Amino acid sequence: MRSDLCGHLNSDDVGRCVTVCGWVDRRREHSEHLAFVDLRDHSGVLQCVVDGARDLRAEYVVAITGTLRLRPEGTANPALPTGDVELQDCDVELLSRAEPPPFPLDERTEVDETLRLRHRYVDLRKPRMQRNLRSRAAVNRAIRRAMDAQGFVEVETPMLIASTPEGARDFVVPSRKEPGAFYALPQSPQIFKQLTMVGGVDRYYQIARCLRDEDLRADRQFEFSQLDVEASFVQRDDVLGFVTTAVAEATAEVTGHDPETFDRITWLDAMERFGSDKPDTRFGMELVELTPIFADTKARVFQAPCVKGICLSGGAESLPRSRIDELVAMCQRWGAKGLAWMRVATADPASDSSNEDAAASGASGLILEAGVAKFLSSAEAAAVISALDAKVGDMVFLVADERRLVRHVLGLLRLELGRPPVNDGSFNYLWVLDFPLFEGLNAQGEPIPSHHPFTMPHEDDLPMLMPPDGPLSGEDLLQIRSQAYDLVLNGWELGSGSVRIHRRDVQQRIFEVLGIAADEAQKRFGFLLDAFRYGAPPHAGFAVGLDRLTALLVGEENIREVIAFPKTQSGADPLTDAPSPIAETHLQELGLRVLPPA
RNA sequence: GGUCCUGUAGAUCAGUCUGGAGUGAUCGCCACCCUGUCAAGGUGGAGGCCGCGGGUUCAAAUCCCGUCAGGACCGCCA
Repeated sequence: MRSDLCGHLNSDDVGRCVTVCGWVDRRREHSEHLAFVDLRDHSGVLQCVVDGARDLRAEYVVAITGTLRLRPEGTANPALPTGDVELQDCDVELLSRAEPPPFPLDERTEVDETLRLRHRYVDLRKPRMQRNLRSRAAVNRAIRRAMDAQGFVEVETPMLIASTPEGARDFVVPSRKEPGAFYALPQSPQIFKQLTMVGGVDRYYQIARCLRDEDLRADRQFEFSQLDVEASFVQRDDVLGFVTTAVAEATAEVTGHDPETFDRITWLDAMERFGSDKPDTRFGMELVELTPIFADTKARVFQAPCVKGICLSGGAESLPRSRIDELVAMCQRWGAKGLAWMRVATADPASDSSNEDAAASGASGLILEAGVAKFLSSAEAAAVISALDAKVGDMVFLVADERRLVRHVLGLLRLELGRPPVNDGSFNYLWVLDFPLFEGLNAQGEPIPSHHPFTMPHEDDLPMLMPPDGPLSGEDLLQIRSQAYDLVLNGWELGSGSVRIHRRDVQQRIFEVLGIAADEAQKRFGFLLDAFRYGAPPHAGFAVGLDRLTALLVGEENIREVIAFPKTQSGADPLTDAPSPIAETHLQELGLRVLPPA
């Protein structure tokens, strides 16, 4: 039907007779003798010179045949990629009329998202969405290529599976043939991919759809896609290598260049320096340990198990008092008792040191003033300035409390004060290693697994888990590291994985520690444990969230922008009106009865 | 389950704090004019349950209560 795409034509094509198809982007009518029609397809826009008498309106679908020529002297449009050329002597075939679109398709207007989703078929025509969908396809293409090249086999796992009580809520599907029984939709192919390892697939991957019935967010949808990977006879660093290769290729495919960094950090380091297990390392402002400085302090606010601080460069001038009050309130909402702040200034010998704002001074010639400065001794002030490497005009923020809380609050404050916009162009990939095996204790004093119960403990910590002499205390258990790891990009968790347990004694010990009895373990994970009895290779794996990866690569702060037909925050689809009731006969067939709303 | 923000013309928004006639703006739409525009230009026109329901008031887009929808976040997401 067509000979060329609009956006691909240029001065090399001058003189050719071409046919282009697409939507009328804009029409500039000068009289019945002359009109300009910008024709749009997914590749771009081409100006066509047509007879002004033709009734061509926005979003009409047409095929235009004409001769490509250079635009007359002085009429080229440098803002348009095809701005040097235009189509003349046009023969226009009208393929479809169109009502005026429900919202403007230009890139300047930020249209209400519900309206966009209700008419997604129109919204997808916009260059932004065309770019995003094509970038997503590029990510998938590069990943398949990279995994294939590394000897991985793409295996499809079932969508209708047995419900296994895992972390997230399952979506369930009623069984027609067995009324009262239900399938679950997979939260991930976790168990099946481990079964492929027992099955000798050796290296498995899949671009898998996963479903979790948990509340939606900017970076979470009910349905999402992940690169799911598992390999046998490998160790942790092999897996990191496989995934790094795939993600680097995807990055290069979308952005045109390889990512610069794939740094590594331990979980403990990440928590201590950034207050988060998914640090955004595009900027500094690291958390600095100040606990020893206040070991014997007389200042009651700093008499706490842990004191940490961050320094905002230039903050003394840039933060008005109202903003500081706002920050203090934020920290309190996040759980801190308060937020200590002080300005860094030059010691002025002429100033009256009996001033009530009395500055605590240090040998550096710098002092801390305002806020809680008057409670600090000059030695403490000097040590704080030195530890934070603070300069004149900086603002320092300190939080004193339990260690976990200090990290959490200062980590969030750091993001609030310094985080660059999502599309600043840098891609700081970061492997976070050595997650703790357990993230805490529940009310019964039993440990809560950080990952899933098949995660292999760190080799060095195995003796701690399985001591020959008696049981461990809860606190000791929390010290045990696991061979679980996350991939983080610019502060977003892209994915996680682990080396799996293939040793029966270790697995039994984990269930024991978690308080899962043998019969319960058999009920919940029986088919996996059974499979392991028949020869389980050592194996390890990973999963990368592709919606998040794509969003970051194209600079979107919301994964809905890289999903063709996403749901709203309440889980509805404004286009199809899902979820919706089903017919009574359908319910009967499934043996279901719907209760009236409470 | 919770906190916060938003809802006014087809679209994007003023107006709401401090109540006084749907007072509007820009874009789009419709008609006409216009032979080099490109966010074309000109003249004229149509278009409104101010999300919905209730309350206060002489009077409500505006204040109060409820509710629905959307968004950000907390909980949750092994």
